[in-house]
Amino acid sequence: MQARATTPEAVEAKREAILDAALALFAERGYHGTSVPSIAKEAGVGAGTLYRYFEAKETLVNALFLREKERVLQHVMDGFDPSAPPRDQFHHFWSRVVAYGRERAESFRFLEHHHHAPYLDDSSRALESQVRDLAATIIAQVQAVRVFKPVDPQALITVVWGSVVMLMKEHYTGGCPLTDQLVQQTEDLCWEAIRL
Amino acid sequence: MQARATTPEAVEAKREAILDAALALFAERGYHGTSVPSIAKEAGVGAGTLYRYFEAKETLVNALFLREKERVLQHVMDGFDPSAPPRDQFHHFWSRVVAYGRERAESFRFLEHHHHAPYLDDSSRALESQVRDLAATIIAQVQAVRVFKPVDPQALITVVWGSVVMLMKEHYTGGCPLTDQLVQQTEDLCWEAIRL
Amino acid sequence: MQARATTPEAVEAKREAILDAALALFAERGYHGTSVPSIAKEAGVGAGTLYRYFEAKETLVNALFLREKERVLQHVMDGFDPSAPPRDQFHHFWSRVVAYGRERAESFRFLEHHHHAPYLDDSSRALESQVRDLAATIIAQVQAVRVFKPVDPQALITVVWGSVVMLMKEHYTGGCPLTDQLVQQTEDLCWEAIRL
Amino acid sequence: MQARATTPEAVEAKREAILDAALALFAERGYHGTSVPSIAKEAGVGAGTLYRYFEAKETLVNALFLREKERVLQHVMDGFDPSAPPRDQFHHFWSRVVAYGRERAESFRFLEHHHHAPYLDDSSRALESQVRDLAATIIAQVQAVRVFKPVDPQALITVVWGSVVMLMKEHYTGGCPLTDQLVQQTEDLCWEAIRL
DNA sequence: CATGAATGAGTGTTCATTCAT
DNA sequence: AATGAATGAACACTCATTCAT
Repeated sequence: MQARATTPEAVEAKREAILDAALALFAERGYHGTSVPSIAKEAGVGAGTLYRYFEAKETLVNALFLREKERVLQHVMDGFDPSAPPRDQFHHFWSRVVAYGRERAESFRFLEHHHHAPYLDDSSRALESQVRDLAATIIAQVQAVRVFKPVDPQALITVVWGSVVMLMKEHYTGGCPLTDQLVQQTEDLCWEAIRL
Repeated sequence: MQARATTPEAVEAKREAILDAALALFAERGYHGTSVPSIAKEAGVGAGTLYRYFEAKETLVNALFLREKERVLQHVMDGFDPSAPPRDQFHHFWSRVVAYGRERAESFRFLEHHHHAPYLDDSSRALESQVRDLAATIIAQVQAVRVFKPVDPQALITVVWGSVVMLMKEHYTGGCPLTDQLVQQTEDLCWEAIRL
Repeated sequence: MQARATTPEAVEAKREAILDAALALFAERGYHGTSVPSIAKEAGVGAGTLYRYFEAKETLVNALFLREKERVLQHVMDGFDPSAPPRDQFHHFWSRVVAYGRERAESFRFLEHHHHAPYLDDSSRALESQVRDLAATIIAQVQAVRVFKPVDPQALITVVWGSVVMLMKEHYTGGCPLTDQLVQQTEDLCWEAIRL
Repeated sequence: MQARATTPEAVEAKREAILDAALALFAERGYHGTSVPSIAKEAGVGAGTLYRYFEAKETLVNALFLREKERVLQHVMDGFDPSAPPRDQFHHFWSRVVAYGRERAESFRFLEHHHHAPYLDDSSRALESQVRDLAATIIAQVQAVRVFKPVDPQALITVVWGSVVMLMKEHYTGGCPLTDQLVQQTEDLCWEAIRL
């Protein structure tokens, strides 16, 4: 039995525990490969309790997607200096993403694996395009000061984001170790690609 | 009812039909999200028939992985001219990959989604590392003639492959249309990244 | 719907209900001829519930085998007087076995039918040989006091046990009614066979 | 492909081959544990061919039961001398049954295992009671000349038949080796049981 | 006539979800 | 509010039977 401390904090803590458990399992085994009872067990709650916090497995995965997407965004943007030189801004972005992928591997893997999964709902998708729009805006500004090449911002996003994602993916699958040198070289390559 | 043509061609055709059905569904819903009966239905055969061609669901996904991996390799390598200038070679590679991803979207998505999945067997993994080795070899040659930057070949692979994969992924999820201009610009960006 | 009484008694009762249902069906149709859903239905529980109590069909049949084997042993040994004259002891054995076979026909048939079945596990087999050893020990004692014929104890077991089993089998298959006279006469015949 | 020699002999030979295959498999794995294709394979015929000889799996098992029941009867009765002394007749019976159980273990096991199985039809059951009646008649004759005890013939049958069956069963399950001494002693015990 | 590829109902088993406690 | 036993539909897979060849 559990104490019945129904303070908002305790409720939130349990919600987070469930999301944490789900994150670990979804990242490891995927959405369809993870059973709801196993999430409940990992979270240390009863299977029925989970349904007091999330209407269904799908609701849970969407809530998790939102939480993690916001988390990575916050992490990457944290400490971003709008007035710093673009090369420094780019380095900040790159190293923050890599740090996140290293420290919060489950989150990063989960987000990549569940990108545009059919069970994600509109709000999850909305956040995805919101992030993209934000990126496009920032890029346009840097293009305006003739630091980035004057191409479709989407091309720049594709190269940079595709490269970091691939870098981390190879790391997770054990394809190659994520050495500081590799991180550095990939960053430099990308910078060469996008800078004017 | 189905014709019972027992010619090797007919047998092969049915095997291919099952693989095609599996490809469409695995690409759309993933391995665990796809039921064997749904594959059989899509292929227009009985559920039991599938098991005459593949021992188990896992056997099927591995056979499919091998077929598609070989298919994409063949497609990309087709017409490759070892004596052409590196820039032309790169353009050949890029446009062949994009063409494959356009024409055989399911195959491309399936391969990306099932990269290093835990149900892939040794031969599937062997093929994966074989492809990687081939790429590393080619890259090393181009580096030797001082056309690519003298960095870890893995960094070059990461940027180029990460970029095409992201390019196609965005196309599939409807994030942005795959215009000729975007394809062209991304290719150019990548070339800038890797060339000395 | 079912009450959700989580008392140990209620849990045990459901476990027993499943074992009872399995007993009836295994006795009637055999192990391979009985489907798990049919057991669940007979027990009045859902198919999934059965798997909360028994890991697999094989686990269930072994648990049942142990329960019934111990039950018949207990029943036969109940009231056995080690100091009574051998003829009385034999009568006790005989009438207890026949009574068990009458009252618990399904149990008797199940045990005979599943004797040495390939899906029985080590503990089931251990119990079988334990029973045999007990019988051999008792027989040897009676032989020592020159009441049973000085032959291989196995010969005595074979005749006595073979006779009761056949007596009950004929009863079950409707071959002949199990009259008191027949029971009595068969007992006497067996006694004649084994006594010195 | 197979020669199309549709002589009655060839037809009969194929029928027998199927029955032989079924005997081996039913004896080993039981009725429900044996698949029809496995019988066809063992018999060296196509699965469809089997259905030209037997309407269904049930028809096959019944035909097999009749064949084997008649076979054991014939074997036991072969060489029986109606004018021989009863003890010699009994020895003949006993040794013929044991010999059959030794030489045709599959047949013996099949018959015992399928005694009164729910899928046996009326003609199989009719043969069973026919055999019992024959036995009862013979026994009555021997009782008339005051050689067997004047009890219900069923009691005599039960003890004798129950004993041989148990003797063979223990042999098959590896419970104890079927030594000549054990066979001899069991025979003697049974004779003691039934003789006046 | 003989075949074996094809079938789909049925198997043992799992799991998202509910609800009595 | 929290639980976890219970459920039954759905899963991967098998097999008795059919029928085009």
